[in-house]
Amino acid sequence: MTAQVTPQQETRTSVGARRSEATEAAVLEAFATLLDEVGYAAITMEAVAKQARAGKATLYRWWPTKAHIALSLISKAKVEIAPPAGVSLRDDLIDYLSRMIGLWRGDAGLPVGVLVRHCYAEAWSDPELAEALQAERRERWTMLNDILQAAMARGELPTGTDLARAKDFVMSWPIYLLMTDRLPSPEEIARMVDDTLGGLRSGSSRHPSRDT
Amino acid sequence: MTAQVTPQQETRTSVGARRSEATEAAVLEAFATLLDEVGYAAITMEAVAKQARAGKATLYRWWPTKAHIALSLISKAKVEIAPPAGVSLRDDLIDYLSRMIGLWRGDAGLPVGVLVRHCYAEAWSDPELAEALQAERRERWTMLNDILQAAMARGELPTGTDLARAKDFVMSWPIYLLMTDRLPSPEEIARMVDDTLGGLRSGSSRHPSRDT
DNA sequence: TATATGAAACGAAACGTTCCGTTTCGCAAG
DNA sequence: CTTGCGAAACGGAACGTTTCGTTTCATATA
Repeated sequence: MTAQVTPQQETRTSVGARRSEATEAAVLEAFATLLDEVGYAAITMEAVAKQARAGKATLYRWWPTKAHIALSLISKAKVEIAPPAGVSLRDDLIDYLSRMIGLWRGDAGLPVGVLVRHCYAEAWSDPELAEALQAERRERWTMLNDILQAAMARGELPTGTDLARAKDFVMSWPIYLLMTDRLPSPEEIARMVDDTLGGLRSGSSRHPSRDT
Repeated sequence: MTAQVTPQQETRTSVGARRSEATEAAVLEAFATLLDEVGYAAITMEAVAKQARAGKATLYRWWPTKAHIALSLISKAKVEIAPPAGVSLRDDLIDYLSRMIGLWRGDAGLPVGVLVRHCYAEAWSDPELAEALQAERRERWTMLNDILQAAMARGELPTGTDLARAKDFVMSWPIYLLMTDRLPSPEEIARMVDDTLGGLRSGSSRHPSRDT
């Protein structure tokens, strides 16, 4: 059973010896449409080409696999994240993670989290994609780096804190929840940040939670 | 290009109106062999059947997808985990995680971590597999539950600590590293446990680490 | 008799490539 | 400034290949 999807109507023609931005936009839009209609796993390159009114050769020229199309969509979905208020590390982290998780959940229309986790999965057998994904992640976590650095400057973190390691620590729980399909609600995000800041022994994890 | 793999030699026949355990074992062994030879992504049901000298119909009768075969292999790879020494939470966690991560890494021959993460990925579009995976995880984390409970009884954790939540917290960093293909070395495991116990503010994350 | 087995063959679907004819760009000759 | 031309990208169609999941068959056991 194949879902019925109306292809785009505008027909595009070659713009000559340059990459067509209209085609690129059409492909990304087509991918997002199919993601919503049939889900990531059921998306095929053929269907994307048809939906975008593009040739398969054009797809393969710019994107080796559908995961690369997904990565293009991720890169385009930049968050409008306000710079950290700089009041407290706790508030900054809650704000940052809330926006990030909202983007993953699809509050802006596109469920970026679904794309992210599939990119991770396909990177397990595609070193080139793994490298591209790592570069994207580095760029995206710049602001988290700023948040932690500012907190260290204010004395909220010990001087000499390993920022790369701290970034991993902060992101590991959210990403784990993304991978297990249990993205947290806003209240849960605050508790998650408290646990991350205080650790297991702090006792801040005394809250009811759903079963695993 | 297809890798050359020597199929098994023993030929099996029907054992009557019962499931053949010999065939089941042959299929699991064939899967492990192919995993080592060509990698998870390149494994096909046809190749598994050929390698195991089994009929495709037999495969599909017992395992709907190759991820289900992987899950069977995971379930078979039980760790011989010693019960917690009960001396300190830190030591118990380091011991538990070291064994778990060693199993993932493939110290026992089979790189279980590769199977686990692919099962997670296929569970994203297969609710039935997701449920089976969750049941497997619940069973496998029983001992972690015991460790945390004993620590609470000893007063190392606040009474009333949410154990399900604490389990997630403890496992999130290891699983995150599994998903990003950066399983930690023994020394890194100890630092990881310290950070998990103490949290970001404790300052125990002041160590050099590789870049992300 | 009922059920499981290995083996073989099948149609359907997606893959990735290769053509085709068209369009546009950059550059060089007139 | 105009013209011509190679290079490159475009949509579209067709191709052979691979993998899928199913079906059929003869055989073997309880």
